[in-house]
Amino acid sequence: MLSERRLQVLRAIVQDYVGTEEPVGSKALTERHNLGVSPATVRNDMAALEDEGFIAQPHTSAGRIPTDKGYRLFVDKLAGVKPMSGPERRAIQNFLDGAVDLDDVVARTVRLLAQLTRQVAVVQYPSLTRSTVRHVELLALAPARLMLVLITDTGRVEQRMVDCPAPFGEASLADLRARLNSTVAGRRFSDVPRLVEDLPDAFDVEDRGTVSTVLSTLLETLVEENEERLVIGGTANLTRFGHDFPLTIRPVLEALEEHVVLLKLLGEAGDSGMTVRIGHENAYEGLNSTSVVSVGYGSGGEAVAKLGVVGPTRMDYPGTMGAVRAVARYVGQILAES
Amino acid sequence: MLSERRLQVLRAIVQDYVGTEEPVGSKALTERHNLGVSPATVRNDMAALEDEGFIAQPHTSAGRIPTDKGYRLFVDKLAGVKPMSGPERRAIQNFLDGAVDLDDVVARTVRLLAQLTRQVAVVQYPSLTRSTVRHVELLALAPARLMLVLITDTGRVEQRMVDCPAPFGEASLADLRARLNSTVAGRRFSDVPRLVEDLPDAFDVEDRGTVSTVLSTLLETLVEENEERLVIGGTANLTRFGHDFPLTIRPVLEALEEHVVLLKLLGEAGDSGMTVRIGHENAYEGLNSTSVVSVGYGSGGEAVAKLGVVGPTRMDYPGTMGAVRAVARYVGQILAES
DNA sequence: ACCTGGCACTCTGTCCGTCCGAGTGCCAGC
DNA sequence: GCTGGCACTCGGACGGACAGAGTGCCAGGT
Repeated sequence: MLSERRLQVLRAIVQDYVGTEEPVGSKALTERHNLGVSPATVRNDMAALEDEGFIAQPHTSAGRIPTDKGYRLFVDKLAGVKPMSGPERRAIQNFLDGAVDLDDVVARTVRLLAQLTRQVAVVQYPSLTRSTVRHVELLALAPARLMLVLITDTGRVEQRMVDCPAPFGEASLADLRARLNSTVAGRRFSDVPRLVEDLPDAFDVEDRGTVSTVLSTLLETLVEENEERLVIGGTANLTRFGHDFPLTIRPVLEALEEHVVLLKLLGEAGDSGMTVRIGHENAYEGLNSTSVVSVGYGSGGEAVAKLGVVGPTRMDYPGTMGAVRAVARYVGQILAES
Repeated sequence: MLSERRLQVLRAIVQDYVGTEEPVGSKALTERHNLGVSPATVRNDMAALEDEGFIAQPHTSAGRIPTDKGYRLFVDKLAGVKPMSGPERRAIQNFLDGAVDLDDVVARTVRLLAQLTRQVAVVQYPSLTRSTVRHVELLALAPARLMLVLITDTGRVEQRMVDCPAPFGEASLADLRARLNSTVAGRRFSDVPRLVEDLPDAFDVEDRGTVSTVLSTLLETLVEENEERLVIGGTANLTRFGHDFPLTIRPVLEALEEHVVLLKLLGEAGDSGMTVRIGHENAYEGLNSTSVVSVGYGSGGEAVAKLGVVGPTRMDYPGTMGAVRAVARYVGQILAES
């Protein structure tokens, strides 16, 4: 196991490298951090850290830079999450409070995250599958043609046409509407299939066909996950990426356009708590030189979607994690209120 | 006025520069294009072209590169629009034909444009203001609460709640629905206000309040232009921009995120025919080193929105214009069919 | 056992001088 | 009005010298 001081050396290396973007040597380290030992000692520690694969030197006789493994250790053991300052928190809240609807909330969130972290921000629209039903409306367009409108707790509205196998009376319609709402309102989407299972039994035989049709349309709407939209912002921050431009930035831009890839990435991240994927830990090759910090957010304690940032592995992890967590928290509040 | 040969020299310079991305000199010109004159003559012509501001030399004793003014002349007088080849046309059609709904059409269009031109593609969602009404549906949610659903010819669906000042009978509702549809179905949004003006007069006094409320909600929906969404793709192509990276690319990425700016830009472009804005002709500063090629597209002959590409001023204008025009044409067809 | 100072070594980045080639402008001649 | 020739100017490439940073290792001190 690494001694306490070696861990401190690693921490110092990560911090300096993130700040200066240049390989850091033993002398500079002892000058900027009071480790209480001489450069020579630090050199020995660095050699050990290099043996273990936590740091590497780009060329002989250059300083060291952290490896993905080094960042991993830093994030897991050496760095906490830097909480936002009071003014920052207020600014976040003010900015998000101005939102007028769901689209606006998402748009503002993306901007905010990008600005706070000075990196690329990714926000997933609240997904249907995990949210809850606020209201179901059922309307007769014609004797045998209904319109089903579903309103979610996050403010999304989905609509479907339903062609009934048989004409459906006004009384039956009102009945179904009332029963539906009392059964599913406030429930999670995932629970709905179970809850409505027995509903047709309460109706006359001639109406059951229609009721079943309506219900299956409703279930279809619920699972329609292809609506998983994603909004991205702050791509201009990619220009601060590193020195060797086109090569680094291109695959990242490509990855960002592949929403499917990003959704998968976010999906793989842990459901609760914050997830940090560093460099090669990202399955997608184009993002091998980036780190992704993501976290779920939602209206209650329940996460309904994810948001996060994509940046160079050389990023300020504590600060980024703090910003991501804070934003997720406030977005959750906003969604709960509306 | 410039002689015919000088124009040819300019054309040759533009073509070579676009191809090689390097300043082009007199000797290279005579070798690659058979102008029938010697380098010395070309030099004189180039000096004249430089005096007129069509070309410039980055440094003394380097070749010449076209200025914005030079490209302008090239586009206006010297180059046509390069039509797509047969296979290309078929590929476009195949690719777009696979689309399942409006979102998909737009998404595919963006990808397609970006691939064809190897530049950044911008597609505006069919805007409400210029499209036509396919159908208006009016539903009673409660005695004094209606839902208004508007379906456009481009497949968009908009919905609004309407709180009536007074209860509204089923018969009146059916009447209003029928009258509304016969009045506005198939009409352009911009004509609707005029068309529905006299509609309340046909109803009983007690219903007029509600009818007016419904109509004003409808008109609100029509003018709600903030829905002007924009989709962007192919940003990875920015990496092929030029040599001096971060500085050139950053403002462009920033501009691309400012959808408002882009919408304005597209809006300013001429309504009919293709518009090419070169370099400083773009009002927005961040796009001063880019050219924007845009064109309207729509379901009939009528343009309902715009699409285009953003690329370096040093772009293949004939090819780009050809691709943009072809894509716009096919998207129009698809929209008309659906 | 561990830290430290010293020393030799190895790179990289930079500066500078040189050189070559491409390109130009101009001029005299056809 | 075109052409060939000529002198001139730069920018980019090449190469050597140099300084600086950083390393590894070792012998000595606590």
